[in-house]
Amino acid sequence: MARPVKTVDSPDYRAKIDQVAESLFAERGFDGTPIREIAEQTGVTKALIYHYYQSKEALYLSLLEKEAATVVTRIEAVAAGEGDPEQKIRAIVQVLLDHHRINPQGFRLVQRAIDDHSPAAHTLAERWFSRAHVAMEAITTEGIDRGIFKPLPPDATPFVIVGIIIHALRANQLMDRITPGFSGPEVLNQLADLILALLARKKKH
Amino acid sequence: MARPVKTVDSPDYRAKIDQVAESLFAERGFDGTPIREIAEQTGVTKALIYHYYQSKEALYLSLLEKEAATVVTRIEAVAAGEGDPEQKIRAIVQVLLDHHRINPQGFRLVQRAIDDHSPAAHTLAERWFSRAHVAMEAITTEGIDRGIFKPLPPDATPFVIVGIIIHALRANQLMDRITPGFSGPEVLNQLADLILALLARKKKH
DNA sequence: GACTTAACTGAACGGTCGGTTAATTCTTGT
DNA sequence: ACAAGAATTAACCGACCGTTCAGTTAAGTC
Repeated sequence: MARPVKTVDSPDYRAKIDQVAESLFAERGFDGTPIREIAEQTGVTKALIYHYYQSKEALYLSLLEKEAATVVTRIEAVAAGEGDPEQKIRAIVQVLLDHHRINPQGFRLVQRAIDDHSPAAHTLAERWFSRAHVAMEAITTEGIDRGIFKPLPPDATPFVIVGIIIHALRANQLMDRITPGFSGPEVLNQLADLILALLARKKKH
Repeated sequence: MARPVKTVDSPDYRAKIDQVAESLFAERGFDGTPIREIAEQTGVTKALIYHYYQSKEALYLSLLEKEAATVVTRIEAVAAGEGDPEQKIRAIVQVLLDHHRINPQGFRLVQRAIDDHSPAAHTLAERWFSRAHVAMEAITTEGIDRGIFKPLPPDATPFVIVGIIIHALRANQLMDRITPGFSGPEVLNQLADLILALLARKKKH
């Protein structure tokens, strides 16, 4: 029973392992990240990681799950909250942008997992993304029914929205190489406007 | 000089190595693809691969380069050809969709390379994507100047366009898991319309 | 102070990795 | 027929991989 309590100056390696692993997995992918390196950057030995996690994959999946759960939960909260469809879409865009700003590593981790068509990605899609999809589909359906949005296929629009955001964020990182003077942040701030203009049935003045 | 000409039933391993490697690299990534497996699926030994390519990375980069060159060249051809900005955007969308339909493995290979922020990805961006970006930026600039397109930042619109397409294609593959009845192909056919509606200054009737 | 438990380590395991070597087979020009 | 060189192979290497394990440390419980 007696679970030792951390002393004040004790380093709390468990959290640091997660943090380092998330960063490395995000940057170099699962296969490109040796456990040895996670251990080294954390300042512990490999064996400690296996003390906390059953396997490398278990560690990876744990991080993925936590990340996906966080962002999807926030999206669902927005969808279940108050506001008209336009406000909700705007809020969801903001949720994704904020999430990326605060924890870009976690964002990229999930992004990579989607690109791998691994079983992990499918599990993630079934367990979490489907929920976000349903929530966003409901918003677009409501928008269409109320004549605010164009009559697009409601099950496609969530992917259009998320696609624009994800690629905009990704492009922001490669952009220096292509157009050195590019003003990334401003474009991100206009993203919600862009997306709503795309969805809007009638153009606003 | 005399490069031996293949007899009819000779297997032309070089091309098959490329083909198998592209498929495996696309599906499992660089680190996740052992040379041994490329050799096995090709029906040759590892050593033959090293006879043709200096290293695993050289093989990988060769495939990447070929893929990027192909698609970017086609985009540039469209941009340099005849037609108004709307027609050109529509043609570019079609180039990307066709390219993905004909060779989805190659498409994914490049997609993965972009997600890795590896030196290879940066080289690719500098050497090829920048050219596609310039070509598309010119089209959007012309569209804006002629009052056809919204006055969006011209250096951002190429990324918006490509982002929508890439995510739509990616989503098409995960979509079964989320919305089993989803009609992917139809949405892809409407992609050009969607994008042009986003860019259009005034809504069409 | 005996006992339990979680945190943590160093060294090693079997296996796979990318890459090399030297030799053999095949193809072709003469 | 044959020399030359390209195509192809089997065998091998050192390095690194994920994982395991036996054992140490330190704190909490009785």
